[in-house]
Amino acid sequence: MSDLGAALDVVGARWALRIVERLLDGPQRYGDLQRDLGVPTNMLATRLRELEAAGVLSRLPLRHNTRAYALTERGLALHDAIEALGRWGAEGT
Amino acid sequence: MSDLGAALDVVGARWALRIVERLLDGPQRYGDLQRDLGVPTNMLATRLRELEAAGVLSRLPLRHNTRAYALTERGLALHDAIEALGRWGAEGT
DNA sequence: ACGCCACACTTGCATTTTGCAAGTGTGGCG
DNA sequence: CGCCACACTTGCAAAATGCAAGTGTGGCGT
Repeated sequence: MSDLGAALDVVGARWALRIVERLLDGPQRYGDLQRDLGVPTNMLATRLRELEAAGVLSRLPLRHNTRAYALTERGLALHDAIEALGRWGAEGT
Repeated sequence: MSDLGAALDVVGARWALRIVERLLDGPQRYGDLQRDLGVPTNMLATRLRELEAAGVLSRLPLRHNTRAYALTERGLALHDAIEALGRWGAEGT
């Protein structure tokens, strides 16, 4: 499979890149992502599980039953690709 | 909507970026794309229609009932984003 | 001690997207 | 005139996505 195909297998799902983009601003909690992105809660849960399994992000426990999601090194490496896509989207009028 | 969101609304569908990547090598015919990518024919037809409508590619008629698909300026501008994503995918072991 | 609330999910079901397989139309060529 | 390559379309099954409501857990106020 091509390199692009490999990338899309990990972050090609509907909300994956939007979640990662949000996390580029620093660790976020579940509820924050949900409100900021307007993503359905079951999709958010599923994507977070997959992205964690793929090594893109990690959970870091905060107080009691709250935690935050933070990008790993591999997740941060998506910065360039997301920025490039964002620039392209911005050019589209 | 964010710039990334705008981009994904256009090229976020399953085969869209893979099709565009293939077209970065120059204009291709329907059958070529189908064979090279292994994309289902109805999906290919749908994506090509959408990408044309979005101004990413254009049909150019060849002989009789054959035509080729070529990137427009806007399609070519995806080069950086695709390359960045490809690099990221390649780094994933 | 008890109830209540915030938070992070899960569950059940409708809708949309994707995929597979087979069929359609059109023009050129022998 | 029949046949073939090419570019699709169509019908239906499977998977992903979305909506709404429910679950569990820990802290905090009373």
